[in-house]
Amino acid sequence: MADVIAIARTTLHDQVSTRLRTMLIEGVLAPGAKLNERALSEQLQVSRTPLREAIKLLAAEGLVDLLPNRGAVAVQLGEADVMHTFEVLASLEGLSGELAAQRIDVVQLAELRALHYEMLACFTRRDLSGYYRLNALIHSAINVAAANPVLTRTYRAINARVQSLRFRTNQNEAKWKLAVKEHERMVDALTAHDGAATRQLLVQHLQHKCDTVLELLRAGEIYPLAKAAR
Amino acid sequence: MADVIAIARTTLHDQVSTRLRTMLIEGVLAPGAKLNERALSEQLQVSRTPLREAIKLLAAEGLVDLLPNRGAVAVQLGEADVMHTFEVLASLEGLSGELAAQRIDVVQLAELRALHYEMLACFTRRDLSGYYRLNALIHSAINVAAANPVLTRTYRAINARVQSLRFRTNQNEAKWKLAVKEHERMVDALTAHDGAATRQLLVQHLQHKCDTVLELLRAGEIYPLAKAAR
DNA sequence: TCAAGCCATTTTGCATGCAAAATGCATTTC
DNA sequence: GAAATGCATTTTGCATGCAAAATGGCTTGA
Repeated sequence: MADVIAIARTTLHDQVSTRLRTMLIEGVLAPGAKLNERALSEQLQVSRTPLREAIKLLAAEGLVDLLPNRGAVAVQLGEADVMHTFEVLASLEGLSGELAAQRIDVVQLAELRALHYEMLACFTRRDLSGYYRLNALIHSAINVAAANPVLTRTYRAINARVQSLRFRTNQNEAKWKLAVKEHERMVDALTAHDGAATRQLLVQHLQHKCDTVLELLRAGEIYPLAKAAR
Repeated sequence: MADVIAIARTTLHDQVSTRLRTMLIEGVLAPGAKLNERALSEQLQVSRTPLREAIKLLAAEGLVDLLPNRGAVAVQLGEADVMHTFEVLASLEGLSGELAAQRIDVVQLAELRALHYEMLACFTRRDLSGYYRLNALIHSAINVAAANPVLTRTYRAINARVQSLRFRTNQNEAKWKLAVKEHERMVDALTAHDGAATRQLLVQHLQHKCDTVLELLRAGEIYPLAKAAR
């Protein structure tokens, strides 16, 4: 009876925070929108207490801003915010790659390669949503191979802040092709257990992603209007 | 009347979380200790609601573990946890140094050098607590020069987890000397605006710090007994 | 003597209530 | 007519109350 996982006993504020997080990432709660406690508590069918606890949590993760006595607001990232966030993300992703290159085993490597081929299939079919899904899975696999839970948690938390933007970027053909190429090199570097190369590739990859997001942000295709003073 | 700062209006849960954080870092709430809501609310003279909100926040920062229906426990880091945390910290500190090397201006550089000399003074007097204070200030100055608030926030949050351990490490002479030497090289690298070198030095510096902490942990000088199952 | 089961107490989790602050609107004043 | 002021409503922040879960000690039975 080894490895019997404890039955999932989740608290209400935990469920609420998860729910709110996806709402924020998917844009159901648009950037800049106020989080009205009463409205949300009615919508989610919970009292305000666990809701407030969840909001505090999201504030700690940087997904919402807390204005004293005036509630919470979904963060609206400006160009500088995006650049700062991606700088940190790239560094963490780089670390993740470096550690993964050192620690990844043959089974993980095989699975990674399999995911990569699936991604190639999506690319060939121009299946963007499938591509995104596999992209996330591949990142996750690398993260797991890095075998550092602190890193995983930190990356997750920060990534959530820009996840909603990454969602909306619609790759153009050239960029997409480049991204696939970069992925290919990444898998090679991991296979060779070349930490420095993997790091370099991932940092670069994130940099490109940041550029894409910034372009769209500047084109005004993400927010209807420029962010107000923050 | 420019730059009149708005009067500090702070919420109760914010004050409580700050208070609890220092209690955790300073070891008033020892690692492994349960955080009894009623006891704490009486001690801090607040009701349980803001206290609970603060605890959720600390849980998000990784300073306490949340056990469903069984409350919160001050984290007790094992060797693996310490290594994982320092891996991430080193990476962030490296990024901080790299960015600082690119962005630091002459005024900041001068201030940094001044702090460094102050630190040398403390070292010469074998004033450990002053040394720690200046160490923190120097790190902070580098962080500010890096000009990335996301990085600053992230570093702060993760650093808090090991801050209590760093507090207790009592440098031996050789290590202390080495640390001072490393600091000297850092200042040089920053002056030369050499990002790669600064990064390298800071990563190495953190690695040494990690070793020191691990040594003390293994010697059992930090926790009275090895951590229980977590 | 020891273990298992049961009950009392404690503790957490959530809902609700109330006061202070903020917001919106109408009225007043110049 | 525009700005300022006052009031009603809304909203946030915190305290308290109550139910479910956990903890600890006790009894009972072998």
